[in-house]
Amino acid sequence: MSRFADIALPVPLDRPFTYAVNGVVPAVGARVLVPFSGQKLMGIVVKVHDTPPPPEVETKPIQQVLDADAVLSPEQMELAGWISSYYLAPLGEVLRGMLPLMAEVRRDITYRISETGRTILYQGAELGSSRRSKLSPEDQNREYAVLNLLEAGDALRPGRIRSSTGANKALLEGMVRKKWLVRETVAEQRDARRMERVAVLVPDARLPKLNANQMRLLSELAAVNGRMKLTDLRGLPVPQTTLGTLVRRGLVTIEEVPENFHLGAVHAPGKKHAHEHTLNPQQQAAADAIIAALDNPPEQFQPILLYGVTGSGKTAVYFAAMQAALDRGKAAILLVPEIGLTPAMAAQLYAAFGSQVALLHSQLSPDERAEQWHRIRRGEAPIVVGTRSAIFAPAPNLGLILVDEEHDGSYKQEETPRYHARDTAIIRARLNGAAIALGSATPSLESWHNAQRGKYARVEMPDRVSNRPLPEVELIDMRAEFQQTGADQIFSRTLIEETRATLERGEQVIILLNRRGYSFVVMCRSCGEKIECQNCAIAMTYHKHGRADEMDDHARAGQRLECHYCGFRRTVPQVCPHCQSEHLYYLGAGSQQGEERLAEIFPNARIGRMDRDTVRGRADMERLLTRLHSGEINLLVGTQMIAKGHDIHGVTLVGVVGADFALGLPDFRAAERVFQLLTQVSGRAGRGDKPGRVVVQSYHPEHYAMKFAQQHDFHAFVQKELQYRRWMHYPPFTALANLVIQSDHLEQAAGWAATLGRFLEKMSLPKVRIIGPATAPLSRIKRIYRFHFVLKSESRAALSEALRAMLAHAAEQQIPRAALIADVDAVHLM
DNA sequence: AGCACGCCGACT
DNA sequence: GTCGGCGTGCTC
Repeated sequence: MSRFADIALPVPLDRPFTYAVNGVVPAVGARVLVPFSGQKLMGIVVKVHDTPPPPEVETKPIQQVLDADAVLSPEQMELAGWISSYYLAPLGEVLRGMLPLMAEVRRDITYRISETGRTILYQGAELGSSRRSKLSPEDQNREYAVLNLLEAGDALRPGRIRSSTGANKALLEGMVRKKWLVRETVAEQRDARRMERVAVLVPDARLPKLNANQMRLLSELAAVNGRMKLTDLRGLPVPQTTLGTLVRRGLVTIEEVPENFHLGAVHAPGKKHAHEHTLNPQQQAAADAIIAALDNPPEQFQPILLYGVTGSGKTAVYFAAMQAALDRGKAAILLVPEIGLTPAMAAQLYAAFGSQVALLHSQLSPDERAEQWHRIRRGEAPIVVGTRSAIFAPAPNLGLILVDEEHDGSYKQEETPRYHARDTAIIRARLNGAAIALGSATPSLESWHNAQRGKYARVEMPDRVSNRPLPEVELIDMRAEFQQTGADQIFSRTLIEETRATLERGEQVIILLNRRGYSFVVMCRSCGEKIECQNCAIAMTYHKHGRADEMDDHARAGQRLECHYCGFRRTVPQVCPHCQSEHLYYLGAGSQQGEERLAEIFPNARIGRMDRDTVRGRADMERLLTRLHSGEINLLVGTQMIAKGHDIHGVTLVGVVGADFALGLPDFRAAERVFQLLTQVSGRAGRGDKPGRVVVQSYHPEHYAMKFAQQHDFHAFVQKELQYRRWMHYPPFTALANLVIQSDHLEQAAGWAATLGRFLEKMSLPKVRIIGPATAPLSRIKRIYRFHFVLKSESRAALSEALRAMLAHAAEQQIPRAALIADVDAVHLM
């Protein structure tokens, strides 16, 4: 019998900890509660064994085994292991990200009086309040009230203590520091499922005399086998009090049961389900390829890259493939980008798959997430659709994984564990023996390259549905525009005229202005300094109006500078903070200014704005889209949010302003990003019956990303871009990692970076190219100074080894682990 | 990451 | 002389 268990804990330490088995031997993959450094933590069992740890460690016993069986399957454990080793992240933190079941263990804090506390209480009663204390007399009184309350010896929760004494958490913590109280953490398991109340007809009850409403209610209940949810009962044309009367008379009882997942909306009968739409031959071929992989997994595991131009109908292909998985008794996961899970998409999914769908999006509460997790695990929801972390959905018998917009940057998690959901999906598909397809109109160069060398199969959908043409794209050279007009205008004459004509025809216009705020730089004409955030090395953005929902006096006054990295805000100075000059000027137009200008030019247009300032949640987005669909808005201006997947049929003109700004950034993916953005936003034009047009304003109209986007020529773009990447030894020809060294002291960060730099020089790794140490492009964020190395290698093993060696050396040099961020396959090198 | 322990300034 | 600020080091 195993006497020990290795537990992965959610702490930034790269190894598991060994605990003594206490009674039951837990299963590998089960959750346990263990004492750890004065805390109680939930961990996952990664191994049970009989090998005693070295004698110098004191092996503590497991406090509680939370699950009789594993909650994570062997495949999931293996996937976690892969992420941990590939992305150099502690296994415990990986597992924490995989399991949304933390909500089920409530970490309860209680306070209990100590001996010191008692002494204080008894002496204090005589001495009166201490004059020494810095606390206000009120707080001192509260402290005594707390001691009085706890005197009996019970451990109480902060909420309970507060309600009877008024002592807040800070005060209680202060008392703990003075050792008057001891804090205890108890973790207790609870059921995360929400409860719902059900009215139940009491069987064989003798019916007394009843009024019409009571009869009505009873017969309604009888008609549905005697059980009905209270929420449904409320919909009946019967007074609210009737139910209470029936309960009192013993004819109906109310039960509380765990809520079953149910759909808010009822199926619209007669409405054609998306997957019943007939696929055109090109869509059918794509679906067939995926279904073939589902039916006869090839000898050699092979993902499918589905390259389909915008408007080619990839969604219908996904639906057909998911239906095929269902028909074969298998589960499917569809990953979508952060804002890809639009209300329209959700409605389509419900229409097609009803209650077999589980939607996992960022706005679920921990309880809701846990609930969906259980549904999926029980096999009730074999169709899982969600963002990044949905790749960990515990779908039994997983047969198919689909990754929509596989190039999208939001698949990369920007905190530990820094995994890429698309790449994780591929590993998971291989582990589960599932088929996988990656879809995009602008595949990432990594995926395209993999397809070219036969690692992936490639399926193309080159035509739009119903043979709609791709929109005609006009490139406007803004340098020439400036020379001709002599004025620095946001919108070119062409874009204004096209917009006017489109609006006059009663059609809709979308204009992309890819920065939020009013002006993104405030600069001094006298000394040339930009106004930077005091916490970050970042120019502050000028916001002319506050967010509508937080209109404090300050915002109403309308003048504000905001840092888009740390959120710091300040008033707009009247004079330059450096030289006191009054000549401050505002550069670079954001969406707010765009909206204002458009309102001046088109006073009769019905303008809407879509950016993070106007769209905060799902509901805002939905409202805005509804207004757009109904035609209430005919001119929409916004940031890249508007480029993603919204299918608005009245839009025939798309304007693009300042999208080429990124081409000037020190980022090897800049061209790829610009091409993707242009292609995606152009795809918004002409989705209805009328053809679309796109007007792109650019200061780099000759750049190949602009040119090929204009010509809708993805093939030409990748060919050129791949050539550049090969020459420069960038992905996909090398594996790349970004290693950031950070500290709140500049000299310390620089010193550590230098230490690591010397180490790398001494190691002289022949297979790894190292750039750095250098100040990171974002050299200071939230008062933390940052340096970085970029590591590149044709051999992933060599890259990984170099990173590990660096981390090990950093540990030897007493550089804290938290000062290092290893970002494998970094998407941003910032 | 949290939490203990320990050394030092601030106030009585 | 105590209180409580935070810097250092460890966690099975």
